[in-house]
Amino acid sequence: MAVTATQVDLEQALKAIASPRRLQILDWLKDVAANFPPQEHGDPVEHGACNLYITDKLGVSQPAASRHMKVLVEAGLVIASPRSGWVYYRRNDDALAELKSQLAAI
Amino acid sequence: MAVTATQVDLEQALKAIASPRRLQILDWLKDVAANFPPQEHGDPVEHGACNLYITDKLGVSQPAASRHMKVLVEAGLVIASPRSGWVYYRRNDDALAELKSQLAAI
DNA sequence: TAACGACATAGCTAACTTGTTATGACCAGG
DNA sequence: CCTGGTCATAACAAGTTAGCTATGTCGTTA
Repeated sequence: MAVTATQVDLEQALKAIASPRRLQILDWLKDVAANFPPQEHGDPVEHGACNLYITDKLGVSQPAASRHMKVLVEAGLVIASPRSGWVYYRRNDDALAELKSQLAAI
Repeated sequence: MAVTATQVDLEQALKAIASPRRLQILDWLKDVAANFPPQEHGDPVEHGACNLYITDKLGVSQPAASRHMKVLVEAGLVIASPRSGWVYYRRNDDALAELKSQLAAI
């Protein structure tokens, strides 16, 4: 049977975005090249921004940023790409679109 | 200057709806007449459902339901109508529409 | 005026969130 | 093989949330 490409748990996704930090991160990830310094090992558009840069922009400790990213990844709203020691994060626009679609019914 | 009719604080509204209880309540309030017993003093459509009926359907204590309603009211998503001892709650569809509009930009 | 019913608030507890520092796993380079 | 850099996890503290019981407020009614 036909299945939606991305499956979003509404409550989990809402909790993920009900945070100024994570809303900010999602916004930054809209344009990685513009919002983060150049990276050596990952393409900004294809792979996203690494955790260290997100940490710096957030102004929190590295583990704090790491956990924010984990919340977003587990909600399916962000995709993590481990790549030779770094982990790059980018938006999952399919999931974000499905979230908006579910919210339309509220 | 032109001002939006309803003002919604995105973070506060997201926290308000990032709860299965409150999502459930908002859904019930879509059709008060269908989801709640008949009321003597308030019109279901015009005024909404009283706290006691919401309490019963939620299956929690009366103060717990009362506080959930307070969260929704303070976020602007629900309107409270005190009326001769009872308080009736109904959806604020303008605010909900504005919330969805803000979410479209995420 | 006294009693009752609906709702809000206060006070408490348990669970979750978010920050921290310390540490472990893992990969590249010397 | 050892070192250094990146990220994740562990352990802890502080604040918030969500439930409960008990109590207070207020309007209606007997």
